[in-house]
Amino acid sequence: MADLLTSRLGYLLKHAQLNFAASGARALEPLGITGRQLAVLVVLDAAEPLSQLDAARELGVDRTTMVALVDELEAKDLVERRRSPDDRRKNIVGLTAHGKKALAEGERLHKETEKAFLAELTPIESELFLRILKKLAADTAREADGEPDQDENENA
Amino acid sequence: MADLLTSRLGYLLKHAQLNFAASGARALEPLGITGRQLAVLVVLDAAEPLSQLDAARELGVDRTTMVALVDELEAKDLVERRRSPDDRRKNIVGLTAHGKKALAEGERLHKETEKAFLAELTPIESELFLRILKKLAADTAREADGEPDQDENENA
DNA sequence: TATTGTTATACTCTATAACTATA
DNA sequence: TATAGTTATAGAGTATAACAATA
Repeated sequence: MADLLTSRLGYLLKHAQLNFAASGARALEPLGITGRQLAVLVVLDAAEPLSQLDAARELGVDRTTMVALVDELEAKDLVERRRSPDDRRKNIVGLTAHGKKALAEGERLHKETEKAFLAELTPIESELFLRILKKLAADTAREADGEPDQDENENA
Repeated sequence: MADLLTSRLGYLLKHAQLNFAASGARALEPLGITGRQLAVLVVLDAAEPLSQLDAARELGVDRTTMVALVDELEAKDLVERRRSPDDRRKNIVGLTAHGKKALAEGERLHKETEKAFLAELTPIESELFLRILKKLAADTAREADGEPDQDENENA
């Protein structure tokens, strides 16, 4: 690949993201989980017990997608479903002991990955970069048009 | 969506990218092309004529994917295929007059979008951000393991 | 009637395998 | 034999529609 496109912001964002995702995947490989699955564990490790729909909203995914995510984690014995006694339509999803261990180790690996990824930067650059990125990620970025509320394409 | 994940680098990169892509798509809407298609036009507007495979390499996509990309652009009369006289296996893909116009206008809209996206930043922040992003996007980010040459997942 | 989880289905994106025509 | 373009096909990933259980 040459670099006709490498000065384009979209290209840079996409490839920075791909690079980081690849690093994360590599780091989590020995744990046997994906970055996606780690993110789900993070969300499910909340103070209050979450239903599948609660977790789906937190992750920004469809509830049908959430079914598959929980299926995966349950197959690995990282989480378990139980019917909510308060509302028997709901599945409360909680981490198993194994899941809590995987979460802790995954978070450790994840932090290492972030650190390694930003290692080339000075602490000041690093801080500034994250601050800017937060702005750009939060920004709904709808400039000129007045669309009322189009649903965002959200992923963890 | 709440923000349990919003301090994670992966999340920030992904959502900054999604936001920018959405802005770009909105900006190009009146032109009737996608950001992807604009990137293909940029590549095909090279000094030397490119075959489909040349362009695919430049874009970092598979040659089968390239077929579809050229099909789309040809359907919109933005590019045209012609057999290479030197090697009749090759399709040289060139921009039509209409394609050149679309490219110019698309690039104008694209630059506006980049500018708007970075508008909240000071010029110094902007410059620093792009410089850092370039580093992170270029970085193959293979830290601890010595894999010889795994093919990257490339997209424009 | 509305909501939660589920399944079936479809759609997008992209890659692999196989075919053709050329070299 | 190898390469360029093409087609058919399959695999992720995710969404929509419909259904059962529950509210």
